[in-house]
Amino acid sequence: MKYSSVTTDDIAKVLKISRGTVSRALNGNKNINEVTKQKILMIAEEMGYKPNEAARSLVMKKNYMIGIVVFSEPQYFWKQLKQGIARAEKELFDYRVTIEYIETDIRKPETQIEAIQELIAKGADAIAISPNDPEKMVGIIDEVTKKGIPILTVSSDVPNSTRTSFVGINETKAGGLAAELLGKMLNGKGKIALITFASSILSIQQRITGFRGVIGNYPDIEVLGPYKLSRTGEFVYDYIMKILEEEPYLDGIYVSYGKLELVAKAVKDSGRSDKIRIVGYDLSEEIASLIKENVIDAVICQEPFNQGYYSVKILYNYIALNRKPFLGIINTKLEAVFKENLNYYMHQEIYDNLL
Amino acid sequence: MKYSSVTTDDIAKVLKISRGTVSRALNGNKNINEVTKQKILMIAEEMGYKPNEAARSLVMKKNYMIGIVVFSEPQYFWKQLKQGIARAEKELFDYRVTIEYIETDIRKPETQIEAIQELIAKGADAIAISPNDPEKMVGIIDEVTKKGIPILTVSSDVPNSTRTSFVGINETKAGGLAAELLGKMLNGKGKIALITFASSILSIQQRITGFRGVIGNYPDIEVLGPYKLSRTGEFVYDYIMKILEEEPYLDGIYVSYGKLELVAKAVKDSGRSDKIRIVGYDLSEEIASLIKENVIDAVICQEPFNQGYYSVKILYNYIALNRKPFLGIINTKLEAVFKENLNYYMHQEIYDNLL
DNA sequence: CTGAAAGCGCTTACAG
DNA sequence: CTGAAAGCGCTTACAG
Repeated sequence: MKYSSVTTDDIAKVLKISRGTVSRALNGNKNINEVTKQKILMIAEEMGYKPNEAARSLVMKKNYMIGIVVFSEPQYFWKQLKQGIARAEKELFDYRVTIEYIETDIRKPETQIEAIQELIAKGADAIAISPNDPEKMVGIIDEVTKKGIPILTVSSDVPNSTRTSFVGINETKAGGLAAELLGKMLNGKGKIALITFASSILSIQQRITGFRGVIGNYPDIEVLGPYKLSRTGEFVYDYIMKILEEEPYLDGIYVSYGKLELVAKAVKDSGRSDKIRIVGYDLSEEIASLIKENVIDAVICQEPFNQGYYSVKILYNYIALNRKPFLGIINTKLEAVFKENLNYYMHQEIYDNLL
Repeated sequence: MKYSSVTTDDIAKVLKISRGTVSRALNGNKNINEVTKQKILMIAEEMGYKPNEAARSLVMKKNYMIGIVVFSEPQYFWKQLKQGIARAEKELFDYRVTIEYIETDIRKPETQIEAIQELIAKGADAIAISPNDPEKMVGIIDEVTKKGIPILTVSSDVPNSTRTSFVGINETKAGGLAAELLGKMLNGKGKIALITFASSILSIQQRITGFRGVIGNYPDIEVLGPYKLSRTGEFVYDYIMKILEEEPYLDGIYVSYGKLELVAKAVKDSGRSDKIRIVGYDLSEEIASLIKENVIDAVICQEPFNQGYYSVKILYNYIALNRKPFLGIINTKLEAVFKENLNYYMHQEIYDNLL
C-alpha cells in the first residue's frame, strides 16, 4: 500500500479545467456551473480524492477561536479537562485554532451567561460550555445557536436546548455501575446508605434512578436514605457521623454526588473503614489518598481529559471541516478506578510530548 | 489570546537574512555558519517560534512507511488495536504516512522475523511489533536498531533488546488489580483458583507475582493452584470441570491468561456461577456475553485501541519530528470492566468520524 | 556558507 | 461561470 494522494490538480488535468474550478466545486462555492460541479464531484469520488487539510488551512488563513466556559469546582476535574483541551489546542496549532477559557464561580451560575456573551463579542466561532445550572442556560444557548455559532455542552447537559452536541457520561449508567460495584463488594447482602445532596439536579436524579435499578437485582441489599447533604460541604462530616451512629451495621455508602472526601473522612475517623465499602465519583489528590488508605473502595471516573479533548476537536471539525451530522450525544467511558489502577487515572498529561 | 504565529520569514527579517538560512539553522543542516546558526536559534527561541508542521510536510514530500507486525490471536484484541492504528493513519494522512500491517500465525513465532525483514526490504521507516515469543525477537530487533530504524514493542515487550520503546501495560500491576477485585468481591474471605498456562512466559509470571503480592493483603483468602492450561485451549473445559468437582467450596477464579471464555463456560455449565466470582483479561464478543450473563464478574482491559494509536503516533513523531528522548515505557491504563460499563469498552471506533 | 527561486496542495480575489 | 496568478509557511537543489 504505497502512499499516493489525488490532488485537485490531478482532477483538473483529467477534466482539462483549472484547479480553481475544481476547488470551487469541492467547497460548495456558488460561482460554478451546476453541470461541471457534478462532473467534478463524480470524478473526485471516483479517483478517491481526499483534501489535504494541511494545505487547506495554510492558504485559508482563517483563524478559529473556540470559547470554553466551565465553573470552578471540583478543581481536579477541571484541571484534567483543561489538560485535554490543551492537548487539542496543541494539535490544532497549525490549523490556527485558539482557545479562550473562562472559569466562572460555582456560586454564581448566571455569570456563565455573561461569559458566553463575552466570548461572542470577542468573535468566538464555537463554544463549549459546562452548565453550572442547566435550566438557566437554555435561553442563551438557543440564542447562540440562532446566530449560527455551534455550542456544545460538556460534562453536564442541557437536553432541552438547541446545543449541537453533548460530551459526557450517561448518568443513569453511572448510577448503575456504582450499584454493581457495591452489590458485588457486599456479595449481594447488606445495608447501603445513599448519599446525595439537597437540590434536585437532573443528573443526580438520573444517577439515583440508575443506582436503584441495578441494586434491585440484589434482593438482600437494603438501601437507606437518601441522605441529603449541602452542596458546599457544610456540616457533611457531622451529618455522616450521625448516620454512622444511627446505623451500627452499615455495609456500604454510595456517594452519588460531591464531597466524597468528607464522607470518607468521617468513616475513617469512626474507625469503621474495614466494615464499610464506599463508592463515589471522580478523583482528586485527596480522594486518591483515601483510596490508597483503603477508606474509599472505588471511584467512577468519566474521562475528564477526553471530555476536554473531544469537545475542542469536535467543534473544530464542525466549523472548519464541515464534519456533520452530529451524533448529538458523545458518551465518554465510565471508568472503574480502584487502588491498584488509580495511578493511571491521575496523570493523563505525562505522555503529552510524545503524542 | 489572539492567534499569532512566528514564521521563518519573521525571523529572517529581524536578522536581515534569507528564509533559507533560517530553515537551515532550525533543521540542523550542516551548510551553515555556526555563529549565525546560534544567533538564529536564539532569536527563534526568543520570538517563540514553532514550526508549522503542516507546511513542512507539504514541502518535504517525504513519505513515511510504518510497519506493524502482530500475531493472530486473540482476534478481538487485535481488531481493537488495529482500529487505533487506523485512526492514527487517518490523522497522519496529510503527513504522508502509510501503514504496512502484517499478521502472523500465533503457532509460528519465527515468521515474525521474516515479517520484519519483509518490511525493511519494502523500505519501512519505523516498525512496531508485538512479539509472539519475545525471546526469539531479541536478535532481529537489535539488528533493525543498528540500521537506524526505530522499532517499538507493543502489547508485549522484549526488555532485553534495544527496542526504542514499549507501549503496553505493567503486567505486575495487572495481576495486582485482579487480586484487589477478587479480594473485594469475596469480602476478604474464601478460596481462589489461580489459572495460568503451561509455558512460562515472563508476562504471565509477572501477573501472578502481582496477584500474589496483593492477595497477600487478605489473610483469609486461600489461593489454590496454579492450574496450568494449554495455550491453544485443548481440554480446558474438562480440566476446569474436574477442578470444580474437587473444590466444592470454591469462591473465585483468577484467569491470568487466555481462554477465559472456556473457563467461564465450564463454571456456567456447572451451575455455580452465583457462587464463584471470575476475573480475567481482555474482551471479545463471547466474553462480553458471559459478563452480561453474570458468569464473568470483571475483566481487566489495557486500552488496545490506544496501544495501536500511540504506537503509530510515537513512531511518526520520532522519525518525522525528531521528538526525543523516549520514555522507554509507555504504560497504558488498566481498565476495570464490569457489566454496567462494558459497552464503552467494546466499540472505541464509533466516534471516529467526529474526531 | 548564503540568497533567490521553485514548488508542496490548496483557495480566492481579479479579470474576463 | 472560468482561468491565471498570487500566496500560505516551509525546504532544498542551484548558483555564486
